[in-house]
Amino acid sequence: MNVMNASPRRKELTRLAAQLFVQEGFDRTTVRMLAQEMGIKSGSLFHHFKDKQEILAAVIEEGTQNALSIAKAALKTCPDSAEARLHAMARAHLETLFADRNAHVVALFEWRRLDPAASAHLSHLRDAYEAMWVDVIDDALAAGLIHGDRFLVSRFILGALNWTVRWYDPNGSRTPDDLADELVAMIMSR
Amino acid sequence: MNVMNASPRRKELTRLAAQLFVQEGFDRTTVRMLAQEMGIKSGSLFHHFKDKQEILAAVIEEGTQNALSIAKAALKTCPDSAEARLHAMARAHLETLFADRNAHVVALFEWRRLDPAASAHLSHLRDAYEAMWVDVIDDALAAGLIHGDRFLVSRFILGALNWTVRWYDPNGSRTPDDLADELVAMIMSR
DNA sequence: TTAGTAACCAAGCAAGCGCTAGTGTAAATG
DNA sequence: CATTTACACTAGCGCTTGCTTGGTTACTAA
Repeated sequence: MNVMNASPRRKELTRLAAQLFVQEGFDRTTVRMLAQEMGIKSGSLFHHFKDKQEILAAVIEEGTQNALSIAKAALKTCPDSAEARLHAMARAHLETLFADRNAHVVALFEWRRLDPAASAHLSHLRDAYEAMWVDVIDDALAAGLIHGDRFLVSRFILGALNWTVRWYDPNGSRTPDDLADELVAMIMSR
Repeated sequence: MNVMNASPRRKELTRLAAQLFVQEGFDRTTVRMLAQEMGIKSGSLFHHFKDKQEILAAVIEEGTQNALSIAKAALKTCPDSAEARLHAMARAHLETLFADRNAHVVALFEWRRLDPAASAHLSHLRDAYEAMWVDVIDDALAAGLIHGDRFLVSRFILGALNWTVRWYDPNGSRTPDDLADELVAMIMSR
């Protein structure tokens, strides 16, 4: 087995696993299905991953790391106003949501399948990401851009954004940036 | 077997099944777990339901029917203004979401596990419910209460509302009505 | 040449799965 | 009284599951 390394092979296998987990759900995806998709036999899978759980954790970690670095980059390169930061954060969220769609869908809807150890580790990553959101929303509230309870407002916004994976069609006429702009426009007091 | 009847016994079993499906997820809930929770042996389960799939369909149908009748009642008894109807619809949505929380969580997150026949049948119910929403939102747009694309606005609102099942604590200080009011306030142009 | 290592495979185990067959029993129905 | 219906039981079939075992191959480096 290949403890905790990030070999290119393992990365590719993780990407394929994410796709299958989205298509079938984690529980219905068998190690034999995973192996076939990867072009190997089911036994060989356990050379790369300790067990099925570890594949799930790898998928979610990958997605969450990407979300973090995309959000950081977006905030670094955007104007320093509350409004620009709110826009940037919403755009970054949708950008990573659809660039790494499979990984994020798994993170959003299969999180409960993580064993406690993996869940604890990944919770820290997710908390770091959500802290960035709360920060931006606090600024927007202080600047009078939006009104309401900071806790409820951030939950509503993240809910509206995360739910897009259930209906958004990347091949349609709207870009993720369009969605972000429309959402921010909807909640901003004018 | 007890084809398609709604005996009180079957209703109670459906309620217990919903709870287990939420706790464990549909795939990880075995017929033996279901039977134990119901105080019978696993074989006896198939006297009440044709197969495991039918239990899932029964859970989702129950929840969706309740949502429909609660929303209809809310719109019938509320003042006939666009604003009052929007409020009523949001409140009704959260009311049924937490009154029949288990059934709705299953409907939201285990829908894919339905076989095509059951899915087709239940889709009609769900579409009827969503049509009520679109109607109310069109009125709100026409009245100038909110602005934006009718499709996007309704998706964002339903996303924000549905996502509450992931974070809302019924034992906290906020009532579902508080949430509904805060969400409507957030999206209304003032 | 030799040694080490990453990648893979064929075979299969133990456990658990949904579901069926056949039976028993008590109450309701003719 | 005879029959049907509703509900529960026991026993287990046939199959799939995640994972293990014991070994082979290809490549790299000393």
